[in-house]
Amino acid sequence: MKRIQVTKGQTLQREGDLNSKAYKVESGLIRSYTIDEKGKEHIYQFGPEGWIIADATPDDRASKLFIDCLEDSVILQFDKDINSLSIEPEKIVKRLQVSQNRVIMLMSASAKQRYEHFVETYPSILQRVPNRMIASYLGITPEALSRIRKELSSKK
Amino acid sequence: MKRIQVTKGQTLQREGDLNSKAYKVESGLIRSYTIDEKGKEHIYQFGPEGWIIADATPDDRASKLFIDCLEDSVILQFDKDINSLSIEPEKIVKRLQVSQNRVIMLMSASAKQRYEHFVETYPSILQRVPNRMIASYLGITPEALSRIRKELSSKK
DNA sequence: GTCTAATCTTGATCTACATCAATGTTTACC
DNA sequence: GGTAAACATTGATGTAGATCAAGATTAGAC
Repeated sequence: MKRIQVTKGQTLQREGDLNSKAYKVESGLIRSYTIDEKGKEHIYQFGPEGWIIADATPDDRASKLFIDCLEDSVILQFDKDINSLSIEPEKIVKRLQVSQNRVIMLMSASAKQRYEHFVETYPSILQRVPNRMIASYLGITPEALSRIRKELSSKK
Repeated sequence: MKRIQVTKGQTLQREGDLNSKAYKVESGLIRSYTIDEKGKEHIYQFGPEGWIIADATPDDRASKLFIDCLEDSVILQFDKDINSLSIEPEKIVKRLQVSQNRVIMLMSASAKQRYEHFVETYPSILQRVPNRMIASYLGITPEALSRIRKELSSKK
């Protein structure tokens, strides 16, 4: 386990890298994301203070996710190895909760509903990242998000 | 922990139920799913032999998922409580892998790509459930799936 | 085996969101 | 503080997949 200082824009892990590490955010903000065949980014997770970010694919396999920093951050990097005591089971369960919720939202809710849910659930992240990243997290385009926000603000 | 015998169609857990149990499938096939505001089902997970099915929402909260049986099955029901040794951490990690993959597919792949991925990944489940449930798992309508299958079979 | 209900298919139409393109508005850096 | 790059907005148009409706096929129940 080691503590690392990273600056905004710095990449911690790339798609295809060996994938044995997890990253716990002490301060700052990081994200994990894929890039699809058309070169488009899809954010899987935001990691603010206290969160653990990792690619859940097996440790011995190549990573599917990129991980990089959205703010200057202090990160604890450690082995994902489950038998090492560095990882708390509650944190894994927490991540599973978030992921399950995400799947359900993507399958059953409209873009507008997903945005409203995000705003309620992660109001602080909203302030800290550009809208295009929120759009990416929600699985929509920046244009679509812009129109949703416009509609919601006029309605209020 | 207890072993229960269930028959096809039987419900193990409803939305709103207390949510402290997990279900390990010894034989048979079960599923978890939500029902949205329009009454439409969205399958979150299929659980064939060896899989653990549970709602990941916190134990003390009402369940968001229904769980029921698609075949006559034998199920081990046990407490999700993490400190009880009944649940293996590897199984949680495995579920997280599946869920992460699911999110990425839903965000970045077309309906056809998702179907092809499903066919490769779960060929045996394909044989055991009606197509409308595959469609539900993929986040599309039965009509859309039917057209995708038609296209793929003609192309081959 | 027959009957009924569930499932699947096909066609016509609709819609949420994507894409493309252009312009406006912040942000960051020398 | 000026300038370039990143970001956001807006409009016009395109499209994957939804919805609706009607048959065709399959599978269970008695």
